[in-house]
Amino acid sequence: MPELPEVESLRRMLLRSVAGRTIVAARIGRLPLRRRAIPNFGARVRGKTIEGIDRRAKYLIIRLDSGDALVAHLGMSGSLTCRDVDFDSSEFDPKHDHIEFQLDNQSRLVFNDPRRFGIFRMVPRRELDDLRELKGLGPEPFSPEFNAEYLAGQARERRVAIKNLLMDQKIVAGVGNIYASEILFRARVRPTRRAGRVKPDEIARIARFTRIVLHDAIDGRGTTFRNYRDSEGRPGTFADRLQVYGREGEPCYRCRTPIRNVVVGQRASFFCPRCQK
DNA sequence: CAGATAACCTGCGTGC
DNA sequence: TGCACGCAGGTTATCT
Repeated sequence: MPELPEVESLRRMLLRSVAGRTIVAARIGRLPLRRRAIPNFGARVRGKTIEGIDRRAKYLIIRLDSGDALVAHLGMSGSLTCRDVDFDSSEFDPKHDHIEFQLDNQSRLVFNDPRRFGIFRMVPRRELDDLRELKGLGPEPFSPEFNAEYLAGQARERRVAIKNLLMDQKIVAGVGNIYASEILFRARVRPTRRAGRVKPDEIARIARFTRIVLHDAIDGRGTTFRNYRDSEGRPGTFADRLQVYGREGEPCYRCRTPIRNVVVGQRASFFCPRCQK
């Protein structure tokens, strides 16, 4: 479900709600797929204080004062919510609630993930850079390394569809299926074009709109398509600003031509056949 | 090695 | 109402 803007919005909200709080107790339900139980998990987090929360690509990194870091990825269906004991009495549901932290302010931080594609790990902070999940990630879209020249270099000689290149986390970290379509619409490039054949000025537009679209989405606290909710239970507002995603058959906002939906790299990809070359 | 495909899970909306 | 089917915002293992 979440791409970079949703995870960044989550980070900012958790920073306000749980940063500085101390973990009183923790419990584990069924773990995310392919994950072994973390040894001595309860004992390792009990009494520890949440020092800060970082984001890398679509990963959330919760720093504890013990020197450990909790690394979370929401996969397709995960959420990390702060439930207030006084106002939200919903019980821990081991079917989809995988981890719960009871905090020292009467609230509970819950990692919930029905499809269990997400991950939740705990590693000493100094080992973060060696984590397999984080190791091969490309530059953050807002970093200076991610620019037109860099993207052109990565696209060179590549035969993959430009949309797949944009969603490749080794190329740039954080772009997923919704925003890839939105970025390419604004850059006026068809998702199916071979990356190596996309012209330099088009590549430059893609790099620029990658930053613009993700930034605007963070501004709107992410996209609510279906039933995504942020950690305070509110929907994001960027869904109102989607130009093509989910709009198959509806008129392009720019030229009124019906938006098309084609499968690229086994993912739905929306584009305007007239505006995007 | 680049690229394509299958697989990992569960829930929800749709149409009969 | 029930059921089969298709689809879902991600990543990774395994083929060609």
